[in-house]
Amino acid sequence: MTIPTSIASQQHDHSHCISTAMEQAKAVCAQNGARLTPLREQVFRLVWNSHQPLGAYALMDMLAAESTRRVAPPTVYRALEFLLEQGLIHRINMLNAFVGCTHPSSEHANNFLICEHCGVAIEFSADPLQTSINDTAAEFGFSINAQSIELMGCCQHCREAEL
Amino acid sequence: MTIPTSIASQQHDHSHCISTAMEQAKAVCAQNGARLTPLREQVFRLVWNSHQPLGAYALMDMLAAESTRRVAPPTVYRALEFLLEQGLIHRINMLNAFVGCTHPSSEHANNFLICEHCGVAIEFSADPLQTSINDTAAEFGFSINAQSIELMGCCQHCREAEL
DNA sequence: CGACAAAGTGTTATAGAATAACATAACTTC
DNA sequence: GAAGTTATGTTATTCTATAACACTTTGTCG
Repeated sequence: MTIPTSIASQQHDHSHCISTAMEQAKAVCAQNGARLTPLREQVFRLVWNSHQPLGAYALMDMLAAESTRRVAPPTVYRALEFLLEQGLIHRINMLNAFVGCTHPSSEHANNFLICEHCGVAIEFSADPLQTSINDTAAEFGFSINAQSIELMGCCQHCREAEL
Repeated sequence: MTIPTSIASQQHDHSHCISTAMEQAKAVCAQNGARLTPLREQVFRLVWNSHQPLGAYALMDMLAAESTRRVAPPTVYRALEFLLEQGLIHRINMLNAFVGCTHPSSEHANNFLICEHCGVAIEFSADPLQTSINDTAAEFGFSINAQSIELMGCCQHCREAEL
């Protein structure tokens, strides 16, 4: 049911990603008693249009292109805020951009590999990594509320393509 | 010679932090053949005024307050860019803010504990953590160019103060 | 049903963060 | 000291994000 993140940078049937994400989103909202309104669903679809994080203003333009009415920043930011709260999307701090969450139902840390060439953000989770994080925090007597791990570099796909 | 990061959130002789950081900065620049001009030194001092990350515009206001002439954004951004290049400061992506690096001479990853209450950013490094990061990247065939680990939460000092 | 509250969206304006482009000054290096 | 490089000043603009208020839709409860 969860979307395998490792395929993000490879050729794949992305429409399948979208439909799976959509299903999951509806399930999550139903469970949380949250309303996935048409506008929110539209923003969610746009975010999921690719595995490349999208800026709020890019999303705004896409929204404006789809509907005839003009769209102001708060419209998209409120939708994004809702989706973030529901854990349906993530914010990439290094890019000021947003990307769909590939496993919204499970507990998830905010861990990303971001390719500088193709722009794809690959979400990952790794138990030993999380253990190290928790150990380090404990060492400092620090309690974690939010965590952001972002690794910028070059994905396998792009490196092989450049040979 | 290196400033112990764990004390950042505690009472300490901060003037000592500043003078140590200043020494290190001069050494690093000398070694790199980079010019730590008066402006850059001034910005460096301001960043080091505390262990709380500072936004570029806050720094700009502080610069303006110190000198009579008005200061425009590029002035501070260029100084910050230089200091980042020399590895003398770090950028906290979650906050759009900058903080002094506590061990500029050694190889350093961009790892921070950030207290939401007192605003202090504690830089840390941990071998097992870095190993996990590298292992994970290797698993995905991903080569890392830049890394950002930011943990938001509550530091020991603040938690104890709230009891 | 109808009134009320709550949640969502529209709209305007503004704040905050960062950079582009060009001009001027200062510092090398020969 | 003339030429080239590096640093800074200056103006304008772009990109990112939120505040404040109006209006509409949805949900609830008597």
